[in-house]
This record gives sequence, C-alpha cells and structure tokens, in this order.
Amino acid sequence: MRIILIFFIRVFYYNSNMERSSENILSKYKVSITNPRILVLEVLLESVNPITVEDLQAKLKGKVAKSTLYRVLNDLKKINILKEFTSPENITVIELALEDDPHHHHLFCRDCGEIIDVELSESFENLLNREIKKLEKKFNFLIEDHRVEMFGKCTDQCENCKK
Amino acid sequence: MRIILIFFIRVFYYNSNMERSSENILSKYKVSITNPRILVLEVLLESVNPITVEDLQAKLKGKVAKSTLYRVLNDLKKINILKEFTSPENITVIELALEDDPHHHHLFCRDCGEIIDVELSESFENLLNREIKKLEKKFNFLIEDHRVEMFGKCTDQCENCKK
DNA sequence: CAATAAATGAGAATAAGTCTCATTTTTTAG
DNA sequence: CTAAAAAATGAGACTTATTCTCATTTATTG
Repeated sequence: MRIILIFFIRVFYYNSNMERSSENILSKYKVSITNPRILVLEVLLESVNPITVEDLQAKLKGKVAKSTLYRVLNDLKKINILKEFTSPENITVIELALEDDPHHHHLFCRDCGEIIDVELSESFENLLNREIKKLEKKFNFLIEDHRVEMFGKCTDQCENCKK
Repeated sequence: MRIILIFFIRVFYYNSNMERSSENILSKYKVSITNPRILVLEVLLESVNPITVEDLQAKLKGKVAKSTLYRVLNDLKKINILKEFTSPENITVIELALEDDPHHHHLFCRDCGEIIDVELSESFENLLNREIKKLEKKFNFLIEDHRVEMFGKCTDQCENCKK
C-alpha cells in the first residue's frame, strides 16, 4: 500500500514538473537541448504576462547572442509553443503558449505598455465559436485560431501609470 | 415648391458625397489639403479591405515620396481615421476608419495574406461589451477599444489560394 | 568516443519606418 | 489678390528590429 502510494506520488510529482521544465519542453517537441534554448525558455516560463523581445534580451543579460535569440524564438514558433503579437505601439510581444495553458486574450494599457492575460467567460467563447462557424460558411474559410484584444488604460493600480 | 425640392436634393447630394471625398475628409478634420494627402486618401477610399503599406505604395506609383507617405499615414492616425494593425506574418496593414463606418473585425488568410472585414452579430458585440465591463472592474481598467482577429485559410474562393 | 549534424556567436546585411533640412506648397491676413 | 508666415514635401541619411552568413562550437547518434 505504502509502495503504491509512493509510486503515485512520484508519478504525480514527475508529471507536474515535466511540463514546465525547459529541458522537458524541448525533448517533448524533439528539439535539441541547448543552452540558449534553455535560458530563453526559463525566462519565458517565469513571465506571467507577455513580454517584449527587449525585455527578454535584458533578462538574458547578454548570455545569448542576438542572432541566436531570434533563432530560438523562431524555433519555438515553429513548434507552436510561442505566440507573437504586436502592441498598439507596434512593439513585438511574445508569450509562451504550452499545450495545457488556458485559452486567453489580451488587455493592453496604452499609457504604460503593460499587457495582461485575461480569460473571457465560457459563454462568450461559445458564442464566438458559433459566430466563427457562420463566418466559415459565409466566406468559405477554415478558421483555426482567434484572438480578442482590448485597449485602454490601467487607471491606478499599475506602478508606471501611477506617475 | 420646386425650388424647395431642388434645395433638398442639393443638400442630400452634397452630404452623401461629402463624407467620402478626400478634400472633405481633410477639411472636416482641419488638416491642410495637400496633394499627397489627397492621393493617399483616394487609394484608401477605394480599398474595400485593409491593405499593406507596400500595396499602398505600389498604387501610388511613385507619386508620393516614402517619407511623405509615412508622414501622411501618421497624420491620418492622429485624427483617428486610420487604423493600423499587423498580419500574422507581422506585416503592417492599414485601413481607413471613418466615423460612420460600421464596427467590424478581421479575418486573415495565412496562405495568401488576404484580410477580410467581417461584422459580428449584435448579440456577440453586446456580450463582448458585458465581458469588457467585468474586466474593467476586475483590473481597474478603462477599456476604450477592442478587436477580434480570426486566422485561417480561405479554402477555394480566392485567386491566390486556388493555386 | 568519433563522426555527423545541428546550433551558436559575431557582425554584416536588409528592410520598415523616422528624421533632417533645403525647397515648395498652403494658409492666413491685409 | 497678394505677400508673409506656417506647414508640408522630397530626397536621402539615419535608426532599429530582424535576418543572414560563415567560421567555430556544441549536441546527437551509432
């Protein structure tokens, strides 16, 4: 009994960490495990919200060459675990999107540049999916992905905007 | 009576054309009326769907200098009648958004790069607005604008994708 | 552990967009 | 209608984000 329990604890522990370690992510997608990739993934895993390439570069403190950094980002895009989009000021922003990450959208502050991940209600997503089905018929399109972006100002809770 | 009728016909004719001529748009927003601005606006007025800066440049056939083109685009952004966004391939795309233009969203074809303006149902927009109100409270945010982007493939109706 | 394949770093190259400044065009005021 | 002032333009230099090249290093495979 005790042995069985330990076994399950191990399995659980293993799985819960599996997903989130850089090495495991890379091996899961059959991408060779290299230092720059690990370092970039570590920064991205730590980031709660999307970050700019500039921020990422800063957090890497020169440990990864610029050319390599962009190459790694392209590698991650290719295996479809990195999403890239653009802020209202046209700055490229990236975010890790692992398979089991929840579907979400983005809220942009025009004043301080902060980007917040937000989840919309299930009923909203359902209605959107129904709208999408209508559009697929109307335009003879196959719609594979969508995103909702919202723009505004964080009124007082953010450090930058308080100024 | 006849004179009154002619008067109203004139007023109607005047107004219905007013909105859509480059000169009238510029004077409405108190922006000086110059040739480059007229030319750029004419191309944008002709475009049913959003276009890339490259396409715009091509349609202007060298009649407007590159620096001027970007300046004019920035002028139009400042008076808030030009919207700018980014395709999935990170290409900047622009679209005129005059006051009385209907609220709409965008459908992107990943294969041919086509971008289609789409309107979503009123009930969808209402629900989205309710979601936005919830987010404003939750994040202490003032949300001023939103957009929904959908990505996929036009399956057979588009000239480029037929290939 | 050696051979092969893949990835890296450094910096050159590219491309989108901005800036500068002398000239031209537009607006304003008389 | 015209002259003076203000604003916009064109040409090309400049900036900045991203990609490319290639010699060297690191990972993978057998």
